[in-house]
Amino acid sequence: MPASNRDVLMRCRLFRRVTAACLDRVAAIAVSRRYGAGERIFAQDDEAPGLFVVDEGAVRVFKIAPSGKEHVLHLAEPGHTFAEAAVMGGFPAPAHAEATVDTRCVLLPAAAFRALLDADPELPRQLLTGMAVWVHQLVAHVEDVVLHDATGRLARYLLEAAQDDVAVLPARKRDIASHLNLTSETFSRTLSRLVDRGLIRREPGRRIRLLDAGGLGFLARGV
Amino acid sequence: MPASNRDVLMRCRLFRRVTAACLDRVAAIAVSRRYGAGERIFAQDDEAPGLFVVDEGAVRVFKIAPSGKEHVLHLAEPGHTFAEAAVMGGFPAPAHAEATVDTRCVLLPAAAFRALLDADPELPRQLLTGMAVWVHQLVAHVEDVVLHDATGRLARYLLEAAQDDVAVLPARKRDIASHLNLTSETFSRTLSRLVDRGLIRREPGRRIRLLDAGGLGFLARGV
DNA sequence: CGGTTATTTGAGAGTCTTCAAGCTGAGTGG
DNA sequence: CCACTCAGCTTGAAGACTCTCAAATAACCG
Repeated sequence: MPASNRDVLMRCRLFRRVTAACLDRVAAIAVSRRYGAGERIFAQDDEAPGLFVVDEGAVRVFKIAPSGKEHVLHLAEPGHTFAEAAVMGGFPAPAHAEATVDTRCVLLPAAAFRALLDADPELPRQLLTGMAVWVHQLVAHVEDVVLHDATGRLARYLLEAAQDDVAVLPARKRDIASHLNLTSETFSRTLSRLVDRGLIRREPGRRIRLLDAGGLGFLARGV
Repeated sequence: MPASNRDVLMRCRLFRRVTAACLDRVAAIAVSRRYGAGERIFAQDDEAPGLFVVDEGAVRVFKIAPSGKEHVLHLAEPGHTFAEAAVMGGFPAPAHAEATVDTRCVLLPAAAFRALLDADPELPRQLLTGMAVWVHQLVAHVEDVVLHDATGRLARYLLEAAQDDVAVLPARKRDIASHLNLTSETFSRTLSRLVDRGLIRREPGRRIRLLDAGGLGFLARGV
């Protein structure tokens, strides 16, 4: 059962610190959108339709190189936003977006949202810290891709994705591999190696149980 | 001759769209800072002293992996800002910052700047688009590092750095190499290959002349 | 000019990718 | 209920690109 638009906003980092009154004004322009698994949400260089907040499901935001290679910039899960920068900056979408499973999003249409930013003196101040957090995450992503090897990247990903020592993969393995800048083959092999070492166990339905979070932590730090 | 603090702010992307009155209030809290070549500006995990705008010189913002490997996140040249996200988000500096040459910066001290953000209703709105631009650049950087090979990354860098077909390297080659996620050896070899192909020419004093910008463009796009 | 640091160049090794083939598993229709 | 099919996943072998280590050369600074 999907949550109310306002609840979805309240749960996401970007809007968490926004005051109640302010949040009401944002919720007033929100619309709900549903996408089937594999459905395209917008394409690179399109005008961004607005700011999306994921309620249920998952969205992959990805670029395609001239060589044909894909890179998944962001696997947006419930509570995450995407297309924020394009909407606020007013530039076209820098990447493609596609639902990886059946997905519901809250959409804040670009024009209405920008109007709200201009009309409401409080909102920009609150969002600024939200954007700073997003920059922070991007920097962490750069750092991860650049400073760690395949094993370290995978270990870190599993640790971040896990709840109670179980990580549920929000998309196909090849998409997650791409997000970590790996091929699906390398992803698969690296996963097998972690199983052999007794650090994780595969379970049915895209689930992975973490058997030794401490050991994974060492790998994630590059030891 | 260094520019006035206000002029420096006006020239940088973050503050370009800020209204004159607003800019005056920002300039009022600005202080000037000088650093010698190689001098540390702040360290990772320090509290960020404030928002820096480079006036003259260049600053390398970098992370160090547990393995000892460095990655230069950002080579900030005149007109660029750094530590924005840390200041706005209120978290500690996510990276080290060091002047690569004698450098002058304009510093907006963190506490005063945050106070200004709260007091001035206009400022956050203007900065929000500035932050969106910064996110955009980070995404481009991720894309570049991940989707292109050494030759492509170098070609793109040279094209972006060039003015009138001459690129002046703002730092040691090893720092630029690190920014492109290359070792200095690979950087050197790749540069030599471009010289052999007749695309560029080395000139004295960290200068590189672009002989065939079109050809470099093809390489940058991964052809 | 001498000492130091940065860059270039060479040889070899590693990690990851590519290409190719078999496997698995969920959904479909007989 | 069971093939069948198709996409995704796994596994193997070969190769490419970049890195590491080592040494020579070049640039810089006092």
